[in-house]
Amino acid sequence: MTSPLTALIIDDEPQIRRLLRVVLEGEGYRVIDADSGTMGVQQAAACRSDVIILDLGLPDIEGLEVLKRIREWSRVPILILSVRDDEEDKVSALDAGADDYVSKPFNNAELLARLRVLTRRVHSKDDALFESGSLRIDFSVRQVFVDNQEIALTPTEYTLLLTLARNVGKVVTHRQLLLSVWGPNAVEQSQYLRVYMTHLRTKLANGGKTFEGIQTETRIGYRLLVK
Amino acid sequence: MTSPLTALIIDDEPQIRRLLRVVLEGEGYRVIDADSGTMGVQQAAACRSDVIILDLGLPDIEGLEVLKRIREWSRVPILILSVRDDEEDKVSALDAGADDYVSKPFNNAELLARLRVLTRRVHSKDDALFESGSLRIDFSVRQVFVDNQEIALTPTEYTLLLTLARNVGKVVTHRQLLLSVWGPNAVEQSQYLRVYMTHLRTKLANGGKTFEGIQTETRIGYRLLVK
DNA sequence: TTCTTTCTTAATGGAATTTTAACAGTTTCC
DNA sequence: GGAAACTGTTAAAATTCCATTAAGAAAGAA
Repeated sequence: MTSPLTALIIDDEPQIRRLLRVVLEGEGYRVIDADSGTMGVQQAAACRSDVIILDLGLPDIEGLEVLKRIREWSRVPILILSVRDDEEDKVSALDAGADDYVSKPFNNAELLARLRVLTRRVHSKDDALFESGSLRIDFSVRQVFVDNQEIALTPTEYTLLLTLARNVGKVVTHRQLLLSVWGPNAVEQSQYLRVYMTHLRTKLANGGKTFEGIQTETRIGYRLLVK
Repeated sequence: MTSPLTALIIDDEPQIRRLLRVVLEGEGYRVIDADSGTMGVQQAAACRSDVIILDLGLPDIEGLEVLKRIREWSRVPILILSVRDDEEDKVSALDAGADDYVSKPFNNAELLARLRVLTRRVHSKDDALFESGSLRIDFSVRQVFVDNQEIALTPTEYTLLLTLARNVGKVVTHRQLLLSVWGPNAVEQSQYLRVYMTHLRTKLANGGKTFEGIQTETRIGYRLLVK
């Protein structure tokens, strides 16, 4: 049995939240909700949901702004809900990083089907494998191997390695890493990075020699080397 | 320049095909079309398009059947077009592997935006590359090469070279360089420039001879030569 | 609860980078 | 030609940043 998917609902109308919660929980989702944009961004960082349903008409922040803030550090699938059926709104939301756009009132079955599309990737073994040199990561089962030997990583260590692997070859800035691993409240804590880079390098070490695949770019960030 | 994305249109109505072709080619897509399900499946296999637009109302095979046959071997993003706005149709198409579902008549801008969502991953290879003589800079991964040999630069050195490269061929004044590398508080510190130009010329040197590509314009600034 | 694992924080030494300074070489222009 | 202003080179000082270790706090499991 696979662990249940988590959905984050960001909507200020209580009855919509209730409705969505019932519908989603009926499908086996674990549901978290937020009634404002500010809370939504925070929750997105905290709960690491598998999909986000975002209402554009929020009281405090523009829905588009919420979308952009989450997209600064996360690529979680986001489905937009909106009372407005305006084409321009759709285009700007989709181009700002949304993955789908559904107008209210919506049909439950269609919404669920669209959510299944968005979460299909997570379950599928799509690009579920990363390989570079002696390092192998199987994203679908969260396993990491060095020379076919499994390495046990803590959640934080795994997320950090994942972020590097998704950008293999590229420099990932301190800010990007902190955002995607520890969330927006930790972008200044570069000490976390140093500690965890040491952990990773130690755990990924093979035999006597330490792992060379993570390159430090002083003052900028880190880079996972292609080999 | 990134290579154009290819879109495959599977639709039996000639005027829809024409319309889509015009709209898509206007966006820079390379367009291939098929007027039946059989042809569509064949073309999908042959042309390896980056996205498929599939009409559900085809004369020979059920649209859903076409979808399933393509999904047997391909994960290419598929957007369904349909005159029927029926919820059950949407759900079954999405669950059969479609990535999005748009009802006719459709809005061009929205359709294009939804296609951009589907092709975002593919299209996101930002090949920001600078090349001049033996010097090559890959901005997306922050790497500098001379004769295919990577050169390790410090952040300051890199930013300085970047500024020169963005204005290749043109003289960049002392003030401009200081401003963009060291910030507004350092516009008088032209000593910094001298020191770092030496660093750059040394590091970019190839074999015995020093790097000739940075030209001094006495009393004015520096210029990266086009070669 | 108690035990275990994981995360956070602090302290240290060492490494890399930036800044400063001194001097040598060049160009400009009278 | 020669003085003044500018540029190039080098090296050491100062600063900032990084790796590592360890210990206490928090979270989770038994």
